[in-house]
Amino acid sequence: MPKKLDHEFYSREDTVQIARELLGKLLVVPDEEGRRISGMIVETEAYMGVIDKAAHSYGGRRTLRNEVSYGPGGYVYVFFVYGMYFQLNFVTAEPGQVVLIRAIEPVEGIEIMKERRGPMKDMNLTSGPGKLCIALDIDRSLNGADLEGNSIWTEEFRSITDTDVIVGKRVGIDYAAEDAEQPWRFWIKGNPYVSKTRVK
DNA sequence: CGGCTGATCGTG
DNA sequence: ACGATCAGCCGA
Repeated sequence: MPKKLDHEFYSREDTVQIARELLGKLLVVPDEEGRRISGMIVETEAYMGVIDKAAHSYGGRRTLRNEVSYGPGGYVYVFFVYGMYFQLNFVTAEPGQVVLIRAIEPVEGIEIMKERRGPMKDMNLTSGPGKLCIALDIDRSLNGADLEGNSIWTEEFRSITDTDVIVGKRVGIDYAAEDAEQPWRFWIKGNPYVSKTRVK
């Protein structure tokens, strides 16, 4: 079994670079019976903390909800939005900075993902930040989880070259003014599991 | 297939 | 009030 990406990986200074490097890594969340449920990360976004108008920690805003994002790198930040969805983030070293996992390509446990998501095409199982949390059973109980622990982790999987990476604007943050234009979203070129972005 | 809308609730 | 969203419905 491949080695887990460790705290050192997540504790480097450049959160944007970490978001880029997470493409092609395997995200694993074992189920209650210990079976591996996993997917390859195909889309990420960097949130740059206190200087980023789109970030929960913009301006140093610190609440019970976003507390974990101020902690050390290599931990999970899960939050609840729109009254019904969770979103998965990995904390990096700088205060309030995180990488949002926006989409994965199912690899192991696809039948279990289908049970959780209901009847639908494979392409739709995990192609969005809220969808993948349902498919992997990620909720508030994983907030603050250690990525070196046994409840959720990341592994080396595929090597993604720069020619296979597209860089663009982040999604769903129109309120962030000029920071909505920052090129802090990364995805794998042509991968069908990348989220369908509805522009406005 | 693109656009619109209702669902639903913790946080501030 | 209002989201780092999604599914279902509508009309074309």
